[in-house]
Amino acid sequence: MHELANSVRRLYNCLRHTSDELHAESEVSAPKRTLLMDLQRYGPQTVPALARSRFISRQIIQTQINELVRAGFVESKPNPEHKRSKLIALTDAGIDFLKQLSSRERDYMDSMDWSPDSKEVAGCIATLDEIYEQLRD
Amino acid sequence: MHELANSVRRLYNCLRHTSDELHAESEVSAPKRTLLMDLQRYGPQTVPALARSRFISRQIIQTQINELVRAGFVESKPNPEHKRSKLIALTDAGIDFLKQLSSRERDYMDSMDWSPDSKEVAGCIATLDEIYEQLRD
DNA sequence: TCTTGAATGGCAATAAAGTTGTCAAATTAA
DNA sequence: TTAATTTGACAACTTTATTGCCATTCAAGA
Repeated sequence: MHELANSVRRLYNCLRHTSDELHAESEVSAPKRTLLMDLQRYGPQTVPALARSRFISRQIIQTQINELVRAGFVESKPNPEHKRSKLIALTDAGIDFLKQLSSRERDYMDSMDWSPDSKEVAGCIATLDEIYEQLRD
Repeated sequence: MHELANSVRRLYNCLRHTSDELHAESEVSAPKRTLLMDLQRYGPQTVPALARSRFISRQIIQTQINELVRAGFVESKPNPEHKRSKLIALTDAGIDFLKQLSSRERDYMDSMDWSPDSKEVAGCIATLDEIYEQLRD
């Protein structure tokens, strides 16, 4: 289990570095990119929900979302479940931006003459997610 | 591949949070704990080597190591390969500290009535490490 | 229904992590 | 030998993140 934590941390650092290099010109930091990606993957959410999923304080997420709003990548939408706590959603500019990220990453993967075994990766994801579910509480 | 990066990041955040909770009283931050763990796992290293393995600047690692030296957990040792760049090594106090961390983590895992399938975990580690090796360059 | 407790956005102060730049000494490579 | 790189030390700066506070909104129980 220590071994796994070590490998996860090491790969996490490497992935962050690789994507920072790849998207250096984009002017959007890694934490903000992950916010945009989560909004794409999981749909509109409130700021506190985004913070809870990262196990960090809602205040810093609020700051980052405010900056993404100013940049035009996300916007507040009325939340039927809560009067004050708005849903944060991607704008068209945000969706376009994410397409650029994906495109750059696809090109990079293509440029490496290496493609991971998809069954192996799928199994790995399943294991990581299982451990995540167990640890979450 | 995006899926895997997402799962890695999510589990990484969760692991950091869990270990922060578990070692809250220890007064040693997560990045510094990882430095101590790497010194245990991979042996004495120079500051720039530790920085390179994290893909971050050597200056912040120097700061963190200096603080760990002041705390008595690591010390500089002569480096036969380099006159200025000393090897950083764990002290006895550092080794003891790591034993406390391990003990706490073992207790925590035991307290959860769940143990991951060791073959599954081993396969997962192999996949993560393989991807790391590919991405490193 | 009323009241209490929790969740939320906004603001501020603070700390930690991390980057960038500079300089002199040490090392490596040409 | 010379030129380029690496390293430690120091400084200024930015970003990430925490904590505390307040007023408002929401949820749950008496």
